[in-house]
Amino acid sequence: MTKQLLIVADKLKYAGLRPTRQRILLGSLLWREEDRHVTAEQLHTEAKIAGMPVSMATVYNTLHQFVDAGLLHQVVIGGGSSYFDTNTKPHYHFLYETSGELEDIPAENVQLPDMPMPKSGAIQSIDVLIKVRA
Amino acid sequence: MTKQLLIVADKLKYAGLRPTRQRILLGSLLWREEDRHVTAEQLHTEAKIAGMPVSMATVYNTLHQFVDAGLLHQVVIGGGSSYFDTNTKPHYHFLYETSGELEDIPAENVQLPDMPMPKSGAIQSIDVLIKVRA
DNA sequence: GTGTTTGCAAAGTGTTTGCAATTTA
DNA sequence: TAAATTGCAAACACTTTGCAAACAC
Repeated sequence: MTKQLLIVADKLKYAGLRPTRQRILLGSLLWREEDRHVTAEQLHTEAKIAGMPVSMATVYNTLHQFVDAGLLHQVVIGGGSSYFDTNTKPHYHFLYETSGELEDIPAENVQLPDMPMPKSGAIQSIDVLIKVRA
Repeated sequence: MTKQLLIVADKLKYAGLRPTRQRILLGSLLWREEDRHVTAEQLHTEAKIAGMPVSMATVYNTLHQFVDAGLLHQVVIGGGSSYFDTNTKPHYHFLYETSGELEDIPAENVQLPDMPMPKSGAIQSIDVLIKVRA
């Protein structure tokens, strides 16, 4: 196993996830560069291209496990689909409606001052999605 | 036709939509009170209860026409579904994950200072969705 | 009348589930 | 070996579409 894959395996173990072949592969694809925005379908294709196909069900299971473990952030867009974002720090997005492309907005550029409190429960995530039409 | 329905009919005409029986009914259900958050399914049910059933296809078509005409705002949530919000002024939402309920956040409580510009195109909408877990 | 709108049923999209076979610790 | 994970195929929720009949102007 290469050094890169060992780092992913450790990351998974640290998050309480068994470092299976599929999880290590998907993790190494996701985290091979910074700030990736990937759909389940794209990741499925990348795995196939890499010569290690993973079933769609496992792609979805794995992505959700990564989200639950805080290793990934899910951005729900229209049309019933989601992007999975490797940047888990607070930051928001432009969604270009014509291309479907998602672009980061640096965190220092967006703030929510005077945040009201919900009537009950704890804030779990704040999603800011700015739709842009060409 | 009652005064209320005539107002809806005018609103539709003004937006360039023919005031058909179905559009007037759905409009009058939507706008019968302020700041409603309704799903397509709910509106379909309300029409049935009102004794004037409208097909699901027409509910969807109509909601999208209202959104395109700026009479309604669409809030995409997870699970592939949407709320349709009669409040078209800038304001954001709490989404209570356990109940699925959507709650308004008054506009004066949320601001996005130093808004960056998209690399191309015009901003079409800004959605702020704060997920709350009980 | 003519173009628009409706309703039905079928198809579509992205996602989730049940469960037997496989893999991991 | 015991528990967790995978992959397949079927099911799913929500939404959209094609097209003939009905409607609005």
